[in-house]
Amino acid sequence: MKESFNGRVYKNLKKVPAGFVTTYKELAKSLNTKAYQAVGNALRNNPYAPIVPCHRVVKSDGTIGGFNGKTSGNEIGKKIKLLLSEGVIVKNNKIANFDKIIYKF
DNA sequence: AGAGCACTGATCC
DNA sequence: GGATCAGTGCTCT
Repeated sequence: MKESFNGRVYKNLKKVPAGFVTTYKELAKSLNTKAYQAVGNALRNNPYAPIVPCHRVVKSDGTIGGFNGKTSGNEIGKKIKLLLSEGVIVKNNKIANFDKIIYKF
């Protein structure tokens, strides 16, 4: 695939520093689109695998979203731990200090 | 061309 | 406060 909406998502997401998270809303908005699902959809395919910190993207409420056990397998739980390792406090599948680590474009 | 999706906002109970 | 409906744009089959 070439650069597309998908690539833009990947690029923007890569811009988010470790220890910070972003929301589908802000991300989609940054892409000049309202298709929040398209963002998640692009990440679901994740053609840019480990380069794209999909786990660093959460819902606008600060909830983790899908990568929590609803997706392919159980590797998702590891992502939560990775977030914790990065300094992101995740509590009950929600970002505890969400308001403080939310990265806005 | 058609269906699905890792969402969100609004509405209904 | 939680559950459901509708809308949205993009990717995959």
